[in-house]
Amino acid sequence: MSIRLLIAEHQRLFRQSLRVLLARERDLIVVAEAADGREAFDLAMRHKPDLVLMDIDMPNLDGVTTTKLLRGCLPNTKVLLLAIHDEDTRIVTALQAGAFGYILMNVDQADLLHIIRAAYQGEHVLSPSMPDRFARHALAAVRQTGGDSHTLLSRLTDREREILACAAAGWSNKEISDHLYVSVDTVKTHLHHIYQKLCVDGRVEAILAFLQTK
Amino acid sequence: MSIRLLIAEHQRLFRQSLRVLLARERDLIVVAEAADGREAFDLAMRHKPDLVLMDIDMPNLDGVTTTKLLRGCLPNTKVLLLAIHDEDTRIVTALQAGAFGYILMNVDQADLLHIIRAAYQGEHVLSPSMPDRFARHALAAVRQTGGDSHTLLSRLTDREREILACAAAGWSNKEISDHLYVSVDTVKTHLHHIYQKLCVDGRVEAILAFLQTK
DNA sequence: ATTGCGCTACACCGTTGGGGTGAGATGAGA
DNA sequence: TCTCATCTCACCCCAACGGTGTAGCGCAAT
Repeated sequence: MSIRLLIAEHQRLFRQSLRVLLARERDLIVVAEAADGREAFDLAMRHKPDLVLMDIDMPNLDGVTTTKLLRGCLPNTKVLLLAIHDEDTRIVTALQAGAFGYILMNVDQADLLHIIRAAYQGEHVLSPSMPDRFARHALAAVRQTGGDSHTLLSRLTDREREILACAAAGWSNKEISDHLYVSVDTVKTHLHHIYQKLCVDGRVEAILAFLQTK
Repeated sequence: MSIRLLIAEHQRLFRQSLRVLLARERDLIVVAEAADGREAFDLAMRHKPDLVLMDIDMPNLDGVTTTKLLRGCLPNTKVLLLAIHDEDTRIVTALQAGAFGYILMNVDQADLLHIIRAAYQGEHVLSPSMPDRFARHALAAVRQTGGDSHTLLSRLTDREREILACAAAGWSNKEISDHLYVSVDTVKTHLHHIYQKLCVDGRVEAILAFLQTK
């Protein structure tokens, strides 16, 4: 069984090189490339990859936010974030947001492949060379995420979380209904329930609540 | 000249204690207390304090997001964030978001007063006892913020930034117009310009763009 | 078998938001 | 002085959104 990958990286050359590198492996299939967060979300929604390899530093939608959105829509898709600096504090934030792991840019290609395969199997293999202090935070974050805390969002059904994530991505009700193959009315019904459950008043407040969950 | 303060802290007892502590000082005036981020934003918009003392960990709107909103609406109001842990990575994020400084909860009251007064004068005095690695990040973040980078947001006028921040706080056009004492049509006109300048399609995308600026 | 939940869909209706256009007031700067 | 940017307001039109209620279907728990 092969691993279906989505690459999200805004540097075109790096993105394409990465694709070539990964595509050489028999068990890896790169289903799509995205140049920014918005495109990554769109393509992920369309292809539902097993794994998303995502640059943490992207235009339109940053890696952390995109990770949150994907976690809401595709709980089975794991996100591995690419970070340049080993002390980027966003790594911790991202792991809290539901990223499955992170990879430092200066990782060896063999290690990269190892991390990807391990992640697919459900193993958390963090990039080495991360300073101790960060590593502790990171691991704590990952463990925490495993124990799915009781946030307001946990009151939502899977479908509702999915729709809320789409709304948070900036999609209109019509766009959501098109992508999820339901009617606009259904989307509205779900949103109505979401507003009630989150005790918020309207779309924007619901989105804020969604984006602020750790 | 006295310093007008807003306290935003969700622990009621701590908030009130803090108020008493600060109110004893002749040069400090606590203009309001807020129990969460949303209230902090509302009250700050009403009172326009010189300084906001804000818990980084609040419901409804977290400290970092609230800081971003306040930066957009009240450029002259400085935000000092209260953090419990000296290794909270959100501190760095917050400083990048435009917080003027941070204060660790275990700070001495004399130091707190010193930091407040120094901040009012425009001096960056960070809480001591922060690990070196974080301190470096923090200082870099502060310095970076000083040099107002060329983000998309810099294309907006002050008024437009203000209105966008209000929208990002979840306010409707009517609510924005009420708070800023203009007509709803004016708000709509500004938003229209904002969408064009940011090259986005609609309110939610504009808000996302706003919230993702560092 | 009955109950409950989640997902779906539809109708009605009022409010809000967005696009387009125009235009007056102000203040800074060439 | 004239120009330009900014802020403000108004009007129209239409699409989108929000609130409420109703209802059928499938599924799992009891």
